[in-house]
Amino acid sequence: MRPTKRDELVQKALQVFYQNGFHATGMDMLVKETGISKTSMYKHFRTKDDLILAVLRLRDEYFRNWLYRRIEELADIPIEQLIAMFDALEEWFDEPGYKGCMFIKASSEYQDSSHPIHNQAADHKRMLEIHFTAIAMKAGLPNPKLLTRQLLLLKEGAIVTAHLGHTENPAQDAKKAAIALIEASSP
Amino acid sequence: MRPTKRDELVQKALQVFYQNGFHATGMDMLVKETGISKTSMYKHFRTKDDLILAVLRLRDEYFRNWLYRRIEELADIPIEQLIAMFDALEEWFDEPGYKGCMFIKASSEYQDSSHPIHNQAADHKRMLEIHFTAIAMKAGLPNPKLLTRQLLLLKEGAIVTAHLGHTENPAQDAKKAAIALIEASSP
DNA sequence: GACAAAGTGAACCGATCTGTACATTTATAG
DNA sequence: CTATAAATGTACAGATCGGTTCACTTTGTC
Repeated sequence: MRPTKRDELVQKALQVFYQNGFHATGMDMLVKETGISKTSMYKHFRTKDDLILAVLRLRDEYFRNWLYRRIEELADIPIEQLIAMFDALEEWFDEPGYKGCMFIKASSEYQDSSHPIHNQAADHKRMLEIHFTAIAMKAGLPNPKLLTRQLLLLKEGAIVTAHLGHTENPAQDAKKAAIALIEASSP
Repeated sequence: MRPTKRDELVQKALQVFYQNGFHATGMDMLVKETGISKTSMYKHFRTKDDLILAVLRLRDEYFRNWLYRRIEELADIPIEQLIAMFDALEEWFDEPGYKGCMFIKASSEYQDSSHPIHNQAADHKRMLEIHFTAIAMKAGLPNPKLLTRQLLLLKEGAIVTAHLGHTENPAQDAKKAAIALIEASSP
């Protein structure tokens, strides 16, 4: 029980960090954008980094839930769900405020691999890998682990390429590559 | 003529920005790390952003020269050069101070696509695409443009995955995928 | 050796940074 | 109504931010 303020803060801070970056967003800007007092913020989170970690947890929950559900909506059988991932990604890229992957950005701004924020970003990627490996195994594909890692390489590549904006439709390029990889790996 | 100080500044600033990030690196830190006075810096560059742009220009020159040369050393025929790109990447990932791609990080910290720094990062990726498309055409592969974009998606994916560090050997995963893609696209 | 260009160091500007202190107001209970 | 908890606004601390000023020293050239 007692949701509200704290959750509201994390939710709004997520938007601001995503659109603005982490270092570029100061606590005073968060006060302005979220309408929540600084005193309140520091009652819920001891440091800015703690707030960022909470934001990343929420982002992980939002994003994975959305992606997993969307893929299930788009396709029924496992092998087609793997491919549908890239259609889901295209929808994401086409959203107005698209600014790349929050976890890639977090690991770019907190580069040291010992930093908690960097680590949490890596955790997000690990969980994606586990989920999609399970789907690849259900699909009965040979070497599902390798194939999943390769599909996820295409995913990460499409994400940063869509943000850089120098290419027409990276999601569909990746989708075609994914199909070719899956066909090549099938008997 | 007259190289030295300015070039020395850009060269040393490149290291600091790469290891530390852009927003996280202040001008006073640059003074400390490069040993060049702030007065001198601001005589050569009007703003920090101007310095960053110069740093990215140098990085682009360094990186592309290295990658193009290394690939030619590793393979003779075009089709094998495309594949050798991923062996070159692996060498890069294994370097001690590896911290991902400077241009991806730049576009993460300067997200607005109208920002000169973001744009210059996109230019770097464009030039890579042109170069590798030419190689793919020399290789006589069908649809060389699409194939190149796909190989570059694998490359970007491997770069960020190697930095996140949650996967064993993304370069070799990408290499195997590249081989499969090329074989699938060959007659 | 003289002169100009290039570089230096340190102080300084106003703004902003993360984080704290404190007195006050607003909700939520019993 | 009253006691308690939660949230607020503001002012502030100390450090750092990007950038400027200025008097001085080094460097290269004729």
